[in-house]
Formats: sequence, C-alpha cells, structure tokens
Amino acid sequence: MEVPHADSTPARLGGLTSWLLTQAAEHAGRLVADGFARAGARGYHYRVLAALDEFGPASQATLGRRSGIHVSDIVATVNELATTELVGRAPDPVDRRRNVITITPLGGERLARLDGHVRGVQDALLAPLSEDERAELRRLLGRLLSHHEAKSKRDA
Amino acid sequence: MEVPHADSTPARLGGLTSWLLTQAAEHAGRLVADGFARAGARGYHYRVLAALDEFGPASQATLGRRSGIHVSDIVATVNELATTELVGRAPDPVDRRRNVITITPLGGERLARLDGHVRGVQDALLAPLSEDERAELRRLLGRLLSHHEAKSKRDA
DNA sequence: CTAATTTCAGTCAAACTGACATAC
DNA sequence: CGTATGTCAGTTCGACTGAAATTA
Repeated sequence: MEVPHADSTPARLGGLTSWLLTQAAEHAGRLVADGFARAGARGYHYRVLAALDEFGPASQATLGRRSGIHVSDIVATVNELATTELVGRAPDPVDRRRNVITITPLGGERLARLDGHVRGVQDALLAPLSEDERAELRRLLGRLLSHHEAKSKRDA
Repeated sequence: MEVPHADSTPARLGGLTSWLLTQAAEHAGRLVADGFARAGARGYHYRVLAALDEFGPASQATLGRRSGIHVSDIVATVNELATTELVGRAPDPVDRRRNVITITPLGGERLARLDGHVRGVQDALLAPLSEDERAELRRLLGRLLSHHEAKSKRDA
C-alpha cells in the first residue's frame, strides 16, 4: 500500500517562477476558454475581433501581427468568423495579394458580449487577491512581458 | 498601403491579467523547453524525475498525481525514461496492478544536470525584475495557484 | 530578383478523453 | 460489486514550420 495522500508537488517545482507562471496560466487559460466556449467562441475569435475593432480593417497578415496569431492560423480564424457573418473579407483593390478584413455590426455586438464574459473570468481568476495585489501582479507581468517581447523582436 | 507599424496589441487584451499571464507563461515555457531540449529532455522528464527523487519510488498513478501529469501521459514518459536507464520499472509484488518506478543513479545525475539548466532559465526569465519583485511575483502567483488548485480539487 | 501575402498541410508539447483489461 | 491501475488510441488548443502560388 502507498501513503494515502503524499501528493504535494515537488519542492523543486513549487519554487520555480516558471512553474508557478505556467501552472497559473493554465488555470487562467481554462477559465478563459470555458468562458468563450459558453458563448460558442474561442480565444482567437476574441483576439481578431478586438484587433479589428480597435485598429480598423486590415489585411490578414497585419491582423495576425496585431493579435499575436500566426498568419497560417489567421486563415482558419477568419474563415470561421466570416461564415458566421462576424467579419467581412474582400480583396484589396490596391494590392491584389491582400484580403481586407472588416468587422461587421454583428461582429461588434458579439465582441461586446464577449467582453462581458472576459470580465467575469478576470474576477474569478483574481478572486484571492486584493485590488492592490492585482495591480501589482499586472505590473510585474507587464514588465516581464515587454522585456521578452522586445527581446524576441531583437533576436528576429 | 497600410500604416507601417500600427502593430501594438489591442488595449482590450493588454489590460487583461489573463492575457499577461498566458503570454508571459508562453515566453517562460519557450525558455524552459529550449533549456531542456539542449539537454535532450523535456518538461515531463524533469517533473517525473523530481517527484521520484523527492518522494521516492511510486506507482505510475501516484507519480502522475505528484507531478501533475495525466496518467495516460505517464506511460509514455516512463517509457522514455526507462529506455535511457534513468528510471527502473518493476511490477509491485504486493499489488499486481502496479508498476513501481524508481530513479536510477544515472537518473539522479541527469536530474542534477537538469537542475542547472532550470536555474539558468529562471534567471533569464526574471532578468528585468529586482530580487524583491521576483519574490513578490512568486508570492502572488503562488496565492493564485493554490486558490485554483484547491478549487479544482473541491469541484472534482 | 527579392519580398510580402494567402493558403494548405502538417508538426509539436502539454493536457485531456474514452475505452479496455486486469487486479484489488 | 465498485474502484484503481496501466495501456492505447485519439482529440484539443495554441503555436509553429514548410512549401506553393500570386502579386508587389
């Protein structure tokens, strides 16, 4: 027989920031994905809709850069959003390599509804933290992120 | 033509803790995976070896619970570690459903070498933060993680 | 010629699902 | 009986690679 519940996580892992970060991110990802799933969407949809709403119509390539989605995944995402009439896709008259993607009014409504879901998820995610702690966490993560984003860009 | 570099991330995303968290975690994951890859390993190997080293021999099921790896993935992981002689696998005489997995001396050495790689990665990951900030980040992430771990366990 | 864009067909790591046989 | 274990096959999500065709 084995000891009933010696199932804590190894100290070697629990002390690593990378471990805490990836594990916490997975919980966050699950919450977010579930939130979107309940609305019949997924992360990529929200990201593309947000990029279109905030920066206006764009080619698929720039859309990918703005939403941090790989170009080859943008194709499928835009397909999905287009068949449900949330975005429009039209050939660019001035550069015939490009498709110009625009958000439709229906897409705008969808985005607004998704915003609600997302807000709820943030609250569930950050439940154990005070307002100050939440802000501090955002600050620290932001610092980390911009550092590594800059680094990636430099190394590219 | 499009505007040269209007490729910042949408405000809607940048303000979300879930976004910062998952994006930062991805950078972390890349660093970690690269570190392991340079040593010919991957995350699952380190997690299983650490669990064995810290808690001693165990069945595959308990090993999975301790390392946070799904049972059905433990099979493949232990296979890999066994063919390279890093762990041993033997039928449990007292419960014939079980395999007892043990870490070998070679596995111990491997683990120690991986520890080095991991430490280097933490430093690269946390480069932009002071020692105090690193500790605070660990603390906040730890709080988040234990909250959601407890919640998952409760809901199960 | 080089470079950017769209598209398709995959790979990959990690987490997970469902099913089944075996043993408790 | 119900439950735990090990195994296998397959799926999902997000990120990514490689190659081809088109146009700048």
